[in-house]
Amino acid sequence: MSDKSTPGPVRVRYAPSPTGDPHVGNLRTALLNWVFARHAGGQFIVRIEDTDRERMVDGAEGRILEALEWLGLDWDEGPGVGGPHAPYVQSERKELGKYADAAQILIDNGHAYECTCTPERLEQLRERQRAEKKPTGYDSYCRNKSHEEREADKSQGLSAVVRFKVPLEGEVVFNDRLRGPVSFDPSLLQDFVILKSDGFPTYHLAHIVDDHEMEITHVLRSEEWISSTPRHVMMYEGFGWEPPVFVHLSILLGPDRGKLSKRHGATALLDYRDQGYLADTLFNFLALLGWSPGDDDEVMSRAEIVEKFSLDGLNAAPSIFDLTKLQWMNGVYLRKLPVDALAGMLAPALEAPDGLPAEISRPIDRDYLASLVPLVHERLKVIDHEEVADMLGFFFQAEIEVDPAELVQKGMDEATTASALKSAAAVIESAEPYEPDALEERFRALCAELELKPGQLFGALRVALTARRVAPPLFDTMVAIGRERSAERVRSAAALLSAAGTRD
RNA sequence: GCCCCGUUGGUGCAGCGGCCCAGCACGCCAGCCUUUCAAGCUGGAGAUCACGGGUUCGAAUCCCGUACGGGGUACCA
Repeated sequence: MSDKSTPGPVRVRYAPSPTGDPHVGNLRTALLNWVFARHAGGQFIVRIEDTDRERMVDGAEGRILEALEWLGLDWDEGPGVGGPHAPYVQSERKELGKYADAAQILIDNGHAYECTCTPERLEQLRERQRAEKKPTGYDSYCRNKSHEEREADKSQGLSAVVRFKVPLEGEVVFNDRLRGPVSFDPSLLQDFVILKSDGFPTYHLAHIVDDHEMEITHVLRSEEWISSTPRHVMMYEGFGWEPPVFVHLSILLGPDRGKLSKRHGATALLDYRDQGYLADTLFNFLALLGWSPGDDDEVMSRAEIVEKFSLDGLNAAPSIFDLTKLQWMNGVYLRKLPVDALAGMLAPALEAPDGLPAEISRPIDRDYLASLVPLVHERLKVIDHEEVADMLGFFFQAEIEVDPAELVQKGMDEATTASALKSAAAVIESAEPYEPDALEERFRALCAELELKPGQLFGALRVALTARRVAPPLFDTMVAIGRERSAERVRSAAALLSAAGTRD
């Protein structure tokens, strides 16, 4: 609880914009907020920041909430659950006049003004500044207009925005909980827009008004907001409000140290779900990007992460999203999964169009599948449709296609292999009981009898039964395939070799 | 251009002035186990702690500069 640097309960928020598919980096921010809230026994609030009407994407809000739910990040206030500060969608709050009222307060107390400069004028201004190699930015043209001038502009039909009046001198300092004091020279900042001409607030105004009203105590957000924070601090001062504690989290980078983007693979969180990663994996993995518990534990449950979380464990350096490690971790979680749960995940993957071959009828036999799970359990990293179908296909197929060349093991030829397989088929047909241990005993005896190494006989059998060199343990496989089908496969493999032999 | 943030093996992290000629994990290599693969176990390679100056009896750890990376510089968030 030492993280509570303000009195009262911790209240944090995740405030996404519905402008696209929720990005892993974005959800990582949400996750850290959630973990912090849960650790401190505070509240986690979700607020939709849909103030940019141009960039809105249909369905994005739904997918954001879906991603949060998938990760297990439940919110105490926000869309769907309501709360004392409802609504939690900024476009709805705008209808209530929250932002226009706030902007008016700033105008009234001299911290903001209306500006009627046209986009054309601003563009020309920027062009000129670029040509003169000067920093681009608004020149405060409307800042000192009189009331009369403004009214005249507006009566001419010029639409107005509201700009914040940035102090001409002094220094803006804020204390970042992670990075320490950060100071800015406000004269480098321009009078920025807080209320757009369409009546919507910009992010700067909207989030401050809402954070204040919703009594947010800590703002954990991505590093790219550092440069905007001085504006926010000035606005808090303009309103006479107490700012929250700022924590600027490191950003996520791709393996080439560039910003994590599509060319590095999936960037949308839900893509990982669809590719066969577990929510527990992503939760654990994301938590460790830019945070560490201070000890050497890496595989941790949600509860452990919540318990161990501390803002002091955050790292300001950017984190690289390492897919290889994610895969390893998913394997760890997959191995922890109970058999029936894993079977439940495997079934849809196998039944998918890119799963088992089309000729295999669906739905597949769940009980049979469940019996196969122990054979592949510790061999899985990701529930990838094709990979899983490849790994388990021969159990479901009526017939398999064996490559004769694969059957012949080191130190053997076609003839010896064919006769060994025939002997093996006889063992399969007669072995009692038809169980893995008993079968192994019988086949080891057969090895001795035929003067073959176990690797030779077993290798040939593996290919005969599965058409693969790499497969689950042999005798378990034999039992799972069944006595009759196994014998049949081994006999036809032998026949394959004899046929080839006579042809040569 | 200007402003801001960052920089520990290939990767993720630990380290918060002496316990560190740097620890853990992933990956890689080898061995063991073994019917293949995987898992597991054991061992190994891999870092002049970006570079250069300071401060200090002592620095990966504090300060300054440089380089590199990233972010910002919008009526986007």
